[in-house]
Amino acid sequence: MTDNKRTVINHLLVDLFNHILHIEEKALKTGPYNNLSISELHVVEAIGIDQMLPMSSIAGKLDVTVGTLTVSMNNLVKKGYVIRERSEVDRRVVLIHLSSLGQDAFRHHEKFHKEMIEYTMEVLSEKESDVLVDVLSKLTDYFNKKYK
Amino acid sequence: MTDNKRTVINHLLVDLFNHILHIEEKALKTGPYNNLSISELHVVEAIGIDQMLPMSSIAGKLDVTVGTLTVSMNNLVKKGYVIRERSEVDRRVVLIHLSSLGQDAFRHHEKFHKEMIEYTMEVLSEKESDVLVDVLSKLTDYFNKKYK
DNA sequence: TAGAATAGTTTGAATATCAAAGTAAATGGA
DNA sequence: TCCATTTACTTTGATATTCAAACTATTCTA
Repeated sequence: MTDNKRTVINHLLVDLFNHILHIEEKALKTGPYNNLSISELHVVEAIGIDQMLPMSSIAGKLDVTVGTLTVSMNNLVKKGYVIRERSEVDRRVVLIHLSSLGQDAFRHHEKFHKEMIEYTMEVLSEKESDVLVDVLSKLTDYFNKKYK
Repeated sequence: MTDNKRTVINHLLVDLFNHILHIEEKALKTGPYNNLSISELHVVEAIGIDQMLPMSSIAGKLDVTVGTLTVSMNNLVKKGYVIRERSEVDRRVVLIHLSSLGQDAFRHHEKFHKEMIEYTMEVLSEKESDVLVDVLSKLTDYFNKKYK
């Protein structure tokens, strides 16, 4: 592999991702639902529409401790994005789902993602975007296997 | 564009990047220089080898306020990674460069990046990695223009 | 040369995070 | 059956990161 290849790919890891994070953060702060922090938004994303998930499963997805998630969830409940109820089957378990406000926020952010992808695809040919999809699928598989 | 394409590319934005961040964090915690936090490491990366940079320029690269950087820099100086000196030309300016320990940490992390790229390339054919480089170059350009 | 602009630092507040201790419920072996 | 252990979650205390605003020191400019 040439040095130039390495350099460009390194840019993916550092530059490109910083950009995307930055854009996401700005979009969040200026949009509606701007009383959500980035990490709270990630919690909303992890819960998803039409799901009833226990705390531990959400914490697993996000790679944070359940304690951390509890703190965040306290705020999300307070802000009205999330509904917390105890499972009737196993009373230790707390089941989480999005309120309708939470679902609105979820969809709004999903739309932002889609639009960013749309913009991104504009600079690529059909063929290039095909290859990109292929490459990303492989990489995702690879990382899933390697670090899970 | 098909829905599948969107879905996969969305994975780049969420899954893949989380993986990479996670791996980077683990590598940092288990390696030498493990008294550096992730954000301190980013500061070290932004300073680079063989550079004398003013605070404001580093803060610009990292997209944080100069105040934030000052706090972080206080710790980096305390830990011996960074040398801080006032410019003789303009006494308001503080010039930052890496100590030899800081340069060691920089090179160590650079090596980690290279290795991860190497591993990543293993799952791609020569042709695919060519296209990937091409695509990423375009995307980086695009974001640089769009959000700077 | 006085007032404005620039470069950094300090401080106070908000958020995110973890580890450890605590609570409540379920489970499993004697 | 019952108590010791495990499981699921919450609370608490400590540390990190970050920003905005107030502050200091220096340079520029009208």
